[in-house]
Amino acid sequence: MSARGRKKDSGIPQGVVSRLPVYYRYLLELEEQGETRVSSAQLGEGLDFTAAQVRSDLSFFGSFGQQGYGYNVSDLLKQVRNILGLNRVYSMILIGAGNLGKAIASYENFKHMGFKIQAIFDVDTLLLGNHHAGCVIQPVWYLEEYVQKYPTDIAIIATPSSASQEVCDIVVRNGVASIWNFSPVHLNVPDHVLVEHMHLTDSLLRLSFRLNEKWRAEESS
Amino acid sequence: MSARGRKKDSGIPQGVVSRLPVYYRYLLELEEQGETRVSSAQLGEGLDFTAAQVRSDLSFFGSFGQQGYGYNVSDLLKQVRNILGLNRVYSMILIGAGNLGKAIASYENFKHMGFKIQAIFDVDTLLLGNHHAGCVIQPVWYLEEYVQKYPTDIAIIATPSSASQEVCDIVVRNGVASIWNFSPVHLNVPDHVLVEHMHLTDSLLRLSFRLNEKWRAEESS
DNA sequence: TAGATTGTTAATCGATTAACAATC
DNA sequence: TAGATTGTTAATCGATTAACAATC
Repeated sequence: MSARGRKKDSGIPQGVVSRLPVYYRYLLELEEQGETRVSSAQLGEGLDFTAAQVRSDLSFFGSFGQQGYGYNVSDLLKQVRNILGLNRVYSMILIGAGNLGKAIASYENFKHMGFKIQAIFDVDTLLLGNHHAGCVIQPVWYLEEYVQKYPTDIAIIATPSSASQEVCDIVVRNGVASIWNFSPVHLNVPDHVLVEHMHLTDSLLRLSFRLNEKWRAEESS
Repeated sequence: MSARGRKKDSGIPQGVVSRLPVYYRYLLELEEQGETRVSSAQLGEGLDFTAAQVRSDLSFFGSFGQQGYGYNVSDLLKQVRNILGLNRVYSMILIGAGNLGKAIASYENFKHMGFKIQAIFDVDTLLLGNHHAGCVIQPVWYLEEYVQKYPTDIAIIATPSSASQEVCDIVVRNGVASIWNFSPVHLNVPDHVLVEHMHLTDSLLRLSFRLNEKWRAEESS
């Protein structure tokens, strides 16, 4: 039974949530470059947002700036880090060890942010026992027992589309709080489960749509 | 010099563009299941949108339904396919043949939609000559000459962050119209170049933010 | 102090939804 | 015909922006 007419939680607006990681990345860059100070105008300029939007976004969480000065880069970075929840460690499992799964398992960029892949599962018996990111690949029939035994914050689904909903149901009914979904299907989950989609094809189709829109506009000019 | 205060094109709203691939995927599923008919209400139900939104989205492009009946699945699918620009073939190149690059090159889901990777480039000389998705990996110093010689619709950037902007500049100054960016950096491009971001870390950080928001809400209840 | 820039309010802009006449 | 469902309009809701008093 799928959730219907679901209200987006009354919390922080989606747009703000989408921009938070972008601020985080940019602040990280600034800090690496040794910048100590940044204004909302500079932040906006660098990220193609308006200065007003930057200030408005940040003020959802507190007052991190100073009139006449702007923001201290490393202070703001610490704040954003906490806002994003990077002050703790997340245990993840990966289901599906195909090409995409392997790439996720060996992706370095979020390892050092506290996101740890604790176990990898696959149906393919040929893969079993192989290692990725320091994890042995385990048989998918063991998945349910695993999530019952080990608390898991995030389940990464990188299976073929046909298996995704089933895998999703298994982890959801065993209390996994959130899902990072790489398979190109819409997952049905109860309201309390968070799903973040990472749909390669959707993204590419958006691009091809906009390309065609552009070409059509160029033709008729 | 970065684009500033860029106006989103006056065309189709972003939200609609984001949902188009979702409709496409779902219609494909329905057709495979042998469904011939679907209403905006069903479409909405299956995808957690409202029926009104579905109708409103589709009516940006024409009148594809019929009062009292709904939409014919395969007709609507054809329409959406054309709207997305899937009635032609796209030539793509991939820069960066690391784990992620390899996964993209061997990703089956968009090959049969007309997106063809024509060439793969990498700096790593050890990889040169290797094959992925039927392409030989070529040295990145050859990239500029390549894009001058062969018209390219989409450049896929899957390099380490430090190289992304440079690679981006090369393809942009040689007329590549659009970029599908997998590296976690904000690319500076002229207004006429389209960029579609596929930021794994950003997506994961959005998830961790929402997880924390949820946990905070649960605590204080 | 004078200059700069915040945080926030009010005004604007855009997107979603509810409702319904049109009609298959 | 009666029932169903579209496409669209008007009403609502939410997000972005411009402007400015507060103040470092």
